[in-house]
Amino acid sequence: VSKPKVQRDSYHHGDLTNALTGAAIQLARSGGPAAVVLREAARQVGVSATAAYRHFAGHGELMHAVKDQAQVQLARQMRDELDSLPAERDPARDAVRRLRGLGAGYVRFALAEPGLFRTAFCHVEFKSEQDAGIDNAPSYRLLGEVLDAMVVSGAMPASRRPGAPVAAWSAVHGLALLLLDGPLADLPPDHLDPLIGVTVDMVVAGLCAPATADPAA
Amino acid sequence: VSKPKVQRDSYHHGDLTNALTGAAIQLARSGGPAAVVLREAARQVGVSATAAYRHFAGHGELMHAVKDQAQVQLARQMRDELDSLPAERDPARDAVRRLRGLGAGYVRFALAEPGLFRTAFCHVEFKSEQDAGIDNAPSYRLLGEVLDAMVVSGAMPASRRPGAPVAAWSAVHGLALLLLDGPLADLPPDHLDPLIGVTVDMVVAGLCAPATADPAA
DNA sequence: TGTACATCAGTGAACGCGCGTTCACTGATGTAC
DNA sequence: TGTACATCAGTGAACGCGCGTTCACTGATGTAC
Repeated sequence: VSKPKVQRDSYHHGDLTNALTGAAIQLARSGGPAAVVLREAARQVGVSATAAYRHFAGHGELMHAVKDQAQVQLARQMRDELDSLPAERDPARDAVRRLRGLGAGYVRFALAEPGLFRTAFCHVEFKSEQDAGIDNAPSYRLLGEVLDAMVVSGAMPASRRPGAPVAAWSAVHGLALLLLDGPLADLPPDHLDPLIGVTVDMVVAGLCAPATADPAA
Repeated sequence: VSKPKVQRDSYHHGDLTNALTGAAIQLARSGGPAAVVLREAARQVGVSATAAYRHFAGHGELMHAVKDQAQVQLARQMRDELDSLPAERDPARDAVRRLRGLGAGYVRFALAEPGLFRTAFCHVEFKSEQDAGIDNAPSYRLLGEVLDAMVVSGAMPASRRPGAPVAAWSAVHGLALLLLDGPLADLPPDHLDPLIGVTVDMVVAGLCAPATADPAA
């Protein structure tokens, strides 16, 4: 299939754990979770498949390492998006703007790195005890901070704060997946930004609406 | 692995296309898209694997049949949810109530039939020319009708109608997947309904908000 | 400063698995005359 | 109403593939004395 990418000079590799993880991440980037193949990662590093077992319990553990990294990269893109925003005078407007940025960054990462995004949220049969729980998802803290700022600045009623991260996250997550694998898969590219905009608008309007605004409450 | 489930009495099966599709759907139900295996479906029907090729071009075509059926079943659950709602006097309240039902039905289907739900939206390498496009998704029409009713009844400003289906769909779709495969995977069951409620609330409030309500417009 | 030896980090061959698919085939069915 | 024959719908064996994993092994490294 594919040839070893690297000719090693010394018998020992020195940093095989990271090298294998890195190769596996590249596989995920270009082919999604199904492309994360232990033997192929070893091949690319220029090492026998068996060597991987000195550093990982098996394929599952390698997979988890890749998944974690994918989530970290997603969070990084969101953080970058936040940092690139010009500050606003009004703290309420500023908080809303950051929420928008977070949402758009999320969807944009999914579109730019579909393989990694799918891997970050792929179904794994037996999950590790570590990463379970929403609070450990790197992007969750970012979202929490921004939502706090929205409450403090008065943009969002405090009564909407509980559950708000899940609701907001759900909207962008769903949009990303509908665009990647769902019925929106082959949308003309110029329809993308409007749809992202409408979805983020809905989130913002939904969270900022006064607590009693629900017409069928 | 598994034994044939059925002993045929006649040489010809009679309805092998449907039988294979049905078996494949059961596989998807219990194991998701990865479990849709042509040989296994044939085994369960009690037929040689080769026989499947008289009825399907290959594994991909069988997969598409299963995917379509999964989407149909999802739409059916949503329709059922709608039909079980008591009618409301006020058309605006009624429309909102139906939107809520649609959203809750969507997420409930995903939780009740995770394998089918994953299959309905699984990534397929080469898509058929038929099902592409959002308008062909069976649940999309339901959603469109309800949103129309919301506009007509005045519950939702007409200016929010474009893109509304995608935004609303994204929210429940994302929630479903976060609950199944994402960081919300092992949530205590009693937290489910509140989260569904909060998410649907956000959708309703976001769509019903006056067109100028966006604090950072 | 040397040297025995335990330990660590690799190797290569092999196993079993189950998949999708192809091949040449045979049994059953239906249609023309 | 029979019968030749084309066509349809199955069969079973086999192929090639690539995977994850195990096994007995060997080369390199570091530590105790």
